[in-house]
Amino acid sequence: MPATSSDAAPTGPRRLRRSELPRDARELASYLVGKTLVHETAQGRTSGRIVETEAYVVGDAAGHAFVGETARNRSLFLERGHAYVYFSYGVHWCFNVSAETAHVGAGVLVRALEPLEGIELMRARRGTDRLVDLARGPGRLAAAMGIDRRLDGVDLCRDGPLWLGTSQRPVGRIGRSVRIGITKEAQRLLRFYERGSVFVSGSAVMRR
DNA sequence: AGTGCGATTGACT
DNA sequence: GTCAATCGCACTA
Repeated sequence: MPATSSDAAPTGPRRLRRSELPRDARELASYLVGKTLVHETAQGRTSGRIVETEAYVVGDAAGHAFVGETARNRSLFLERGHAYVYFSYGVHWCFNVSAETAHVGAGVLVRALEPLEGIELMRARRGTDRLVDLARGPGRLAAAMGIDRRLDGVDLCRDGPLWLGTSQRPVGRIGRSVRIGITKEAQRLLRFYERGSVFVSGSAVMRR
């Protein structure tokens, strides 16, 4: 068991209310850096500090919502604060937070976490020991947190196993860059990350 | 019904 | 640095 279980830490994160979340995808992406992501399962509880996000804004050709609402992307059209989980490259799951109001498609991809709780469980799920690699990158993050299709569409702001929590310590300076791995709208500065964090994905220059 | 490719990762030269 | 893995989706016809 990790030393940071909830009974040892009287002041754990508090679940964020929907009213606290900025509606705008870009503002939400920046806001989420430093916040906590928590998943409670029968296997145990895992949590991490969000250190990297990307905004996929309204009308964004790089966003999954661009083609209009479909069976796959319907969660992006839910009111802000819902999970959109999609299957990437036939291999990995990726976790997003829906943004904007209902029926408007936009969201924030959560790309990397600094592991906080349940680190041994994360290691078991990921099959690696390296702390910095447990949730560095969206596919790894979902694997470490045990996030898959079952969580697509869940409300992160109501009682449930997956939720967003308050920041556990002050947020460092937030850097901004182009988004990773896209070809459309590639010049837009819609990636946000905690500067200097070793838990941010990409090359070293992307962490500065 | 068939096709092309993607908001990735890990293994390999 | 390059590249295969592996699937579902959106699009064409």
